[in-house]
Amino acid sequence: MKIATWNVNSIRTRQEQVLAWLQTNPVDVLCLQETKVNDPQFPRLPFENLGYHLYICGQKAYNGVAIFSRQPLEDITVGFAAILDENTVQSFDEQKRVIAGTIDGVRIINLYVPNGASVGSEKYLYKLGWLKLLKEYLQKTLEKTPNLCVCGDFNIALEDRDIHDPKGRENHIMASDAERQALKDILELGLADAFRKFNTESGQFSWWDYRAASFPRNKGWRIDHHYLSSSLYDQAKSCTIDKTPRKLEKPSDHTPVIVEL
DNA sequence: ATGGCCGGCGGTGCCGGA
Repeated sequence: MKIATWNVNSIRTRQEQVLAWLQTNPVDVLCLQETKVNDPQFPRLPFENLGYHLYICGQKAYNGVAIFSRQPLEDITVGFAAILDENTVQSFDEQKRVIAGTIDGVRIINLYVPNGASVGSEKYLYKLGWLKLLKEYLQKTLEKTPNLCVCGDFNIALEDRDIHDPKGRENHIMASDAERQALKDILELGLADAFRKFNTESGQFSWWDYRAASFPRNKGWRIDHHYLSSSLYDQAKSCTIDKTPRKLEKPSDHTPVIVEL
């Protein structure tokens, strides 16, 4: 089973590219982030005509997540409140960043982790609070479903080898100590990075800034991940970054990452 | 040198992204 994750930076703007990619890469499951569209306006038909079942959780202009699956998914849930009580979740479900479903006994959780703006900002504190909630959410999930694939745009580069230039990273959003520690705390629940099972090199990125010709110079960050529970990690056959869509005209700033189980 | 470049929104500038 192949599970891909791709922050498309607007599904309506990227519709044709996603369609073309799926025709060339007929993955079993595609997890999308930053769809940036309300559910009634989501362009469902072209993807359904390709043979995918769509599960979407969006909002106007910002955020939004979706899962496309060749086989129907079971137990679809959106947001943290599907598992955690409302006093714990508070207003964190207002931004649409979490959708999950089950296929062949594998629970797939698709995440769009908050960006955080800049270290120390209000949005940064929101990001850290969101990650704390995510840990509770995943802890409860693991108690029920040990076969877990948590994927998406994490907006965190966990190690210096995941950044083209780690100089000054302590004060850079996506690489500060508190962000990395929050993610490490989550992984200690029993999750491991599928990509690093197969590739230990630096210079392997999933996002490149639109500005300053970052892509042709490979000045990127690896911030899109698949984290697998131990049983799935052992089974994983490959995990690859497909840079092809990033080379197109009007690309997303992220490119797909694919794990094969 | 701390910007550049995008997408969405709503109306031709600004916010958010990372």
